[in-house]
This record gives sequence, structure tokens and C-alpha cells, in this order.
Amino acid sequence: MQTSHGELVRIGDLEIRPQEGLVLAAGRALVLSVREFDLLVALATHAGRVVSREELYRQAWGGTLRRGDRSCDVYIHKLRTKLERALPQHRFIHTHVGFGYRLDPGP
Amino acid sequence: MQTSHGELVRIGDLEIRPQEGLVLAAGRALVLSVREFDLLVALATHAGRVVSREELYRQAWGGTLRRGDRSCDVYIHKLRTKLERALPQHRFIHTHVGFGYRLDPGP
DNA sequence: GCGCTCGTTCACACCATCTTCACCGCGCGT
DNA sequence: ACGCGCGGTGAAGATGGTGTGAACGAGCGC
Repeated sequence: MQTSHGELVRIGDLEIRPQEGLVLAAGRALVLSVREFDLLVALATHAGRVVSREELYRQAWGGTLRRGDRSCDVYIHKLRTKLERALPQHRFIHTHVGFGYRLDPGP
Repeated sequence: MQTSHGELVRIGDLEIRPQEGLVLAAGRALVLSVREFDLLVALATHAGRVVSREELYRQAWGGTLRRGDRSCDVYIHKLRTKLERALPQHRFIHTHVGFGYRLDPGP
């Protein structure tokens, strides 16, 4: 997938710069792998809304999510870990069982 | 049942987004299970009118409601609980004994 | 080759959900 | 008062979805 589209995005204390492949958490740079970054961008472009795994996979991986493929879940976990370490006071990625995930800066 | 059809629906302070499986109560995301969500959508598509259990079951579960099946009642209760917690000043789901339920934003 | 990161896949644990059951109270007719 | 139908409510058990750590191999730079 292309990671170079879109403009600067702000989600709470998160600042995503798709053009540069850079994420700032409260001003500090977050070290993300390509997949992690693409997944975050996919979530961010639908911020506040619930996004299905299928959609996330399309955007971050490209192609169709095969049934049984857990890559998406695993990377959600990796993202959560890094976001939580960077901004412990927030909860960004919310699970909606049976629907997907939602990016939203919680208290 | 399909949960992906239909446009945005507003019932009082409730905002239902069938496409996403998301419900906003006064702007805040409401966490609903798939069944709860489908049931709410079923009620919402007939908002203001009394809907029979049979009809609700058809829409939210698919298939025919067997006599003795209380699933519908149980999930009405779960929905009520969550709606009441989110918007205590409203009473959304009204029981019409012998007929069914009606979704309506009360004071 | 060696060490490293990354992406994928697997296995297992855990938790939300769904169904069903039991029991309760209420209203109604007898 | 009694029985009965109806709906409210809590809980148990089964199921399935999700969280999470680890193993594995590919690729890359040294």
C-alpha cells in the first residue's frame, strides 16, 4: 500500500504525517514499522468511526483479508502497546467486538 | 442479518450509523454487541411505531421466532440498560404488552 | 556467517457474547 | 384468593471472538 497520501492528521496528542511516515506522540517521535504505520493511518483516516478488519487490511496491507488471518489483530496489539507506552493517559484504539476497531483519544 | 445497510438515523440524542455498527449517545460512542446493535436498528427503522417480537426477531436474528424463545426480551433488557446508562433523562424503549416494543425518545 | 528487525503464523488464555433457564412481579379473569 | 399469561431480570453454561506471547523464516547490513 502507498503510505505517502494524505495530509497531516491530529488525533488528541497524536500527530501523524503520512507524507513523512512520521508519528509524534505529544511531540516525541514514535518508532513504528511500515505495517504499524500503515495500520495507524488506516485507523486515523476513519478516526472516531468503527473500521472493519477487512477495511483495515485493504488499506494497510492491500488485497483481501483471508478468513483466519490474524495479522490485523496482532498489529493492533503492537500499535496499542507503543501508543500506550508513549501516551499512557490515553486509550486510542477501541475494540468493537464483531465490528472492528475505532481510533479515538479517550481520557 | 445484514448490519451494513441503511443511512444514518437520529432518534433524539441517539445517532445510529448502521454502516459502521456504531451508536453515538449524545456524541459519545456506545458499546453494543452485534445482537444489541441489530435489535436497536430494527427498532429504529420503525421508530415511533410498535414492533412485534416476531418482526424484531426476523430483522435482528433472521428466521422465525420460536414460541418460548425469550432472546428478544433479554436483549431488549440489555439495550434498555445501556441506553439508560448513557442517557438517563430519556426512556427510549416502551413496552406494549401483548403487542411488542416501541422506540421513542421520551422526556 | 552473524545479528538484527520485521512480518506472519500458531497456540493458548482470556473475555465478551449468546442462549437458555429459573424465578419474580404484575395485571387480568374467574 | 387463585391460577394464568406476560414480561422483567439475574445467572449459568456454551460458544466464539479477541488478546498475547512466542516461534519461524525472510531480508538486510555488517
